[in-house]
Amino acid sequence: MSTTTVIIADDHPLFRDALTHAIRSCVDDARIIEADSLSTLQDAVSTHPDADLLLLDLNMPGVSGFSALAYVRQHHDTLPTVIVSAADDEAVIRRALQHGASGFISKSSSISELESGINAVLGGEVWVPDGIDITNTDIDQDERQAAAAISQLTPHQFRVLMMLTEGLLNKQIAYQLGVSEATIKAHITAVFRKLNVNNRTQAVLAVQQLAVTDPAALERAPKA
Amino acid sequence: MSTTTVIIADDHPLFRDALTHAIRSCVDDARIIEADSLSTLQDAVSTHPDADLLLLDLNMPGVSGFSALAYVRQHHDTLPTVIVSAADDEAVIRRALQHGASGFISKSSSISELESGINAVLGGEVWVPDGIDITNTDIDQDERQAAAAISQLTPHQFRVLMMLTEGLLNKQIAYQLGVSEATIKAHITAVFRKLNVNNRTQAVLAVQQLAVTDPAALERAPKA
DNA sequence: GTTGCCATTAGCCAAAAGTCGAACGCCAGT
DNA sequence: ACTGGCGTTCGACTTTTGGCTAATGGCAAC
Repeated sequence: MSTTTVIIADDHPLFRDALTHAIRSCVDDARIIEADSLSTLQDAVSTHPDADLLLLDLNMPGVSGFSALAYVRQHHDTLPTVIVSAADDEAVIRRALQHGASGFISKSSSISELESGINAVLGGEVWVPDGIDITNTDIDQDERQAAAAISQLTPHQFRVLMMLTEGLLNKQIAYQLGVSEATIKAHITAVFRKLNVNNRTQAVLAVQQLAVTDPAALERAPKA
Repeated sequence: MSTTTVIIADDHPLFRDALTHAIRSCVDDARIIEADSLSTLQDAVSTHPDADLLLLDLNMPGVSGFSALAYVRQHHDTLPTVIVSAADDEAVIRRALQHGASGFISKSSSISELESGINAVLGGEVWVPDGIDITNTDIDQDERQAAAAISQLTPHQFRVLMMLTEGLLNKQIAYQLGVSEATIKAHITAVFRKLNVNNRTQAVLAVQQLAVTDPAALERAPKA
């Protein structure tokens, strides 16, 4: 392949810029695809199945925790995905790798660290921040099950589930997606079956198993 | 006061025993009240408003994260409460103190550490594990709001909310509490108003802001 | 080209969820 | 002793949810 294609999924424009610059200084003929929401992310990965790398933010609006990672990994198993997050907890990093991430880049990294990481993962390596031990890699069984179930969802089903877990009514989801409420109900019924639950509250709980708690607290902490 | 009263809330009998022994070796005339569930905890704190200390496990079945702490602190503001948890993350400890805990004791503490901690908090001090920095103490605004709202709930409302966040149906909650479904609905409506939400999905999300993620992962990690 | 899966929609129905008003008891303040 | 507020309880009513069947069109695999 001649050009390198990288998808950047992050809702913060400034951070997308920073990542873009870092990538361009690693490979000069890089094609950058940007996504700032779940729908644009789904568009990006499905219209660019040939991409070489996905940089995925953990805190995308409308996507909870590792669910997007589980989903993307299942649907595009050849696309190396690196989690980019402010929550650079060791536990979070381990979970990311367990869910199929090819690496983890902390948002508090320096430019040179960023570039090292990008180079490493473009070269096919697994990259994690310095000093992180990734030998102990077994995650919670319930969490693994939840991820497996969620990764089986179709694009629409996944999107509906994410909106459901925002507390929206069927009617609201239907309106936002521009389809009828009957369609949403059909999707939700299918989601319930795949998640093995019978109501939306339990669906929310299943998704929450992939949550990352209190990212804001971690964004304040690193200066310590 | 002549005798010292301590309430121990933990669902694990062996750990309650260990805590009991540790307390008795600190003060010999201690009166120990045990609780192993939310209802017995509520009983304990309301029938012993004069207690000197509450040792509260973070992983009580049927109580999610810091919600029990927020609730107890509001309803019994003179009762010093210490969180006892296996998740001895620095972020978790900070959040505990922010929600009004008088200290934090790690479940992986040695016996002597346990006793030091108990002595300290019985003496009115704030006690946290060695090496934890508690100067940086501002927590997430949404989390604080959620805690404030939850702490305004009445005992019944709180209990119903916790059962709701387990994914139970109104009917199931009603049966378990021995009242009619109409009563549960009334409670839930009151809860919605106080939490400023319109349906149970949003209520679950509000409560989840006080969650502690993946305690199981933290129980596996410390051997590293 | 047929078979299967996905998305879409409708219509129906039972169950669950949620709101309202009303009754009762309790407790604090006057 | 009276009164106002709050918590608990409950039944009646409306809305939402969820399960079911069935039909359509698109798209990809075989």
